[in-house]
Amino acid sequence: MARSRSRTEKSASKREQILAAAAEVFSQKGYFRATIDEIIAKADTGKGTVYNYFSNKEELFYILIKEKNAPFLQALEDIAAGECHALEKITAMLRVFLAFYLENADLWRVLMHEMRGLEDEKLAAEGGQGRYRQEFHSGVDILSRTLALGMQEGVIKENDARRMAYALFSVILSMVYQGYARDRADETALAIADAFFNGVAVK
Amino acid sequence: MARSRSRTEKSASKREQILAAAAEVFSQKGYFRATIDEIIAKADTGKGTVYNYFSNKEELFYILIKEKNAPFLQALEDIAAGECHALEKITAMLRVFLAFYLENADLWRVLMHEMRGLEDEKLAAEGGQGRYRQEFHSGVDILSRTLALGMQEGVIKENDARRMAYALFSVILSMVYQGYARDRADETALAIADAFFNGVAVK
Amino acid sequence: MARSRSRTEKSASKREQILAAAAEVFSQKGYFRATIDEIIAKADTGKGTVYNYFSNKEELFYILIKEKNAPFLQALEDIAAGECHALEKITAMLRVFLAFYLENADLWRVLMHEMRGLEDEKLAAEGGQGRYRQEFHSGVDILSRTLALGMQEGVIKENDARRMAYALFSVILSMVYQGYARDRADETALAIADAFFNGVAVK
Amino acid sequence: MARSRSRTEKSASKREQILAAAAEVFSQKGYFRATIDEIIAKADTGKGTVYNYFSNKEELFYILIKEKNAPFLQALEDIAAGECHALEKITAMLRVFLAFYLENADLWRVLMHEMRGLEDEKLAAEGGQGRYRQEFHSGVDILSRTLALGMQEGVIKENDARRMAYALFSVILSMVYQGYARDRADETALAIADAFFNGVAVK
DNA sequence: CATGAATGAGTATTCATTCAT
DNA sequence: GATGAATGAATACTCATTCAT
Repeated sequence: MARSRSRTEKSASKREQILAAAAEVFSQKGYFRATIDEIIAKADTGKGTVYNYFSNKEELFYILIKEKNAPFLQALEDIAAGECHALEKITAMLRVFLAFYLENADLWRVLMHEMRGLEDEKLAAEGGQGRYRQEFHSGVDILSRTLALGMQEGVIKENDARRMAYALFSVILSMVYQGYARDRADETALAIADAFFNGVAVK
Repeated sequence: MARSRSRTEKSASKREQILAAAAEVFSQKGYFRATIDEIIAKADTGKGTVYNYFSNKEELFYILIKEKNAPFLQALEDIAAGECHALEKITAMLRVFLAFYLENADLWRVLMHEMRGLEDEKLAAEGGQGRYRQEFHSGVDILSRTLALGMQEGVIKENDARRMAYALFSVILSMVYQGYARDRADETALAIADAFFNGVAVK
Repeated sequence: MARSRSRTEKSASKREQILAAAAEVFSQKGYFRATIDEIIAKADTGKGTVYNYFSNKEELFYILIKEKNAPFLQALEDIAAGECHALEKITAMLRVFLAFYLENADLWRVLMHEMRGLEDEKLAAEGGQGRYRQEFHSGVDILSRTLALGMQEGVIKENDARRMAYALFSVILSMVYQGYARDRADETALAIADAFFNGVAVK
Repeated sequence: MARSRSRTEKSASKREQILAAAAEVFSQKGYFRATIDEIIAKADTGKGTVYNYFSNKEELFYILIKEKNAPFLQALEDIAAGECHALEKITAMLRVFLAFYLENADLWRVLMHEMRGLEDEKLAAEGGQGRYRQEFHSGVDILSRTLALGMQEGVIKENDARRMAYALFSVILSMVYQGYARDRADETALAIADAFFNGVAVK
């Protein structure tokens, strides 16, 4: 029977359906406005099932973020671990960032915005240590290390690498949000890289 | 006696107390998580009083945004209308932006993030035209016009002025959020201006 | 000065304005849905003024009912005290009823419907004795007495006079509510009288 | 065990418990004064449960009315479709009316009185067509058709059938409200029929 | 007397979470 | 494991009433 797919298969599938639906709904509505009802409707499952896989709404959100972030971080680490020069690494990372945010712009916007509210509660309740902030910053951290490398190599002006990384990161995000990168990702990546390295002033 | 301020004085004060409390709570919690109860507790007033001055929670939020934004826009317009060159105007605006966001970073983050949710309802209900989006973009618009002026003057590379304005804006905001501008506003403004005009690459 | 009309005059006028506005609003919205705010808007006065003349919303409603009812009861009593025969008296009363309800149909509908809710509270609170019910029934009582007189005179079939009075009364009210009496009060009065005395069956 | 009734059974029961409680509370307090809190207290259920079965207070009220009205209308239609003569049909309907209003007098009073307030909002909002009015008038309509039939048969005086139906209906209701039908339903039905057909005047 | 700013008790509704089947 | 009926804490908003001017 169609109904007799192995238990494991079905379960795995339910879990993924829920995560996919959650990604959509959290992206569209934000964390607090998203409802479990809307998620299960999209995931075509029952309410109890969500609570079988995730202990509560917040855990669902956190795991979603973590599972989306992991391969992105891996890609960045791979670039960082490569043999080429800092400038090349930075440009490569910039493309990875752009691709990732084109895919997850709304979800990450939610993460950035609602982190605070989520962690305030956690921190107050149990002295936790900002796990959302950690996920969010991890990507920028790798970029930051590579910028520092560029300074060591003497190709980038000495400056606060973290500050620089955040600036670069914010420009990427902004371009995505404003829609400038939607259909011209490569052109945009080059434009950002050029402005970042060379500035906008006519010399 | 302090307690015998005239009713008029007290009334004016109630409205301002509510707006001040609303600014705090909306900044901290975001629009949807903010509660009227928390606002009145901070404002030291009754629930009905809020509804005497503002027809509902959303109107309170909108008026708050509008009243904060107005003097900021005026300051930018004053700079734009001045006699000096584009580069000077841009640097001056950058300081104004930085000062404004140091004051209102969290509230503006809320505005940017929750605009969508607020306007979807409005637009669906009555075909309104995005009044939050309008408030939010107005500042960047002025900056954008000034960048375009710089291109005319030949001091800034030809490019999409709006895109540039958003990029610059996002960097400002990012610096504020990361706390780099908290106690070093001027240093930060200069660093941003320098990176923006000249880039980060060693020539 | 225009402003120096005698104090008494002005006060009386405010009181009447409030009562007139209250009549409109209570008629349209019912007792519980009517708001003091709407009444003062229509009466062109301040909220405090209402509470100067009437101790609370309920008292305002009660006094309104009482003052409307008094001349109506007087007119019925005048007919009852007259010299003519029962049938004539009944027909005359029927016209008075019709005229009164054409004027006050909605307000009396409210009275009849919301009496219960108003008096339950009162009775529970202070052992009062149904003052609304009293106002409402007083008109029917006079009609009932006159029907009993008709029975004595032998022109009306022996029956429960009160029951008959309520039946007649209800028909009058129904005709008014259904709008059959709006522009044809006299025709309607005759039609009711005829059906009441002679029945609808073909003999 | 009584406690282990199947979930389906219990669910059906919850819905009915809520409707029964709603009937009581709406009857006693009217639509606007009735509170969901009082309904759930009487229904021995939680607040959320009400909203699982009915989308809001108004829908609860409407469905209550509709489900009460349906079998009543069916009974009237059955009589109308029968083989006997108009006068017999009318008398039979009169008993059905009386029985129905003895059961639902207060709820129907509420319907009649608050229809207006409920439909004004609806009509303004979405151009709806008066669903309460429709439920309310449907019974009188059937009676009206049967009266018209009596005129065709030549046993009832030619007249406006609708007007007559409303008059008869109002008398029935009035008798119920005044309590004359409480323990003497049959006697009352006959008295009404007699007065209606033959009038009250001594011939 | 007339006024209206201030107030808070009361109400409909939403939504995360539980748990029996 | 999967399900969804039941639940109540939380929240925006209304409106009669008070009282200082």
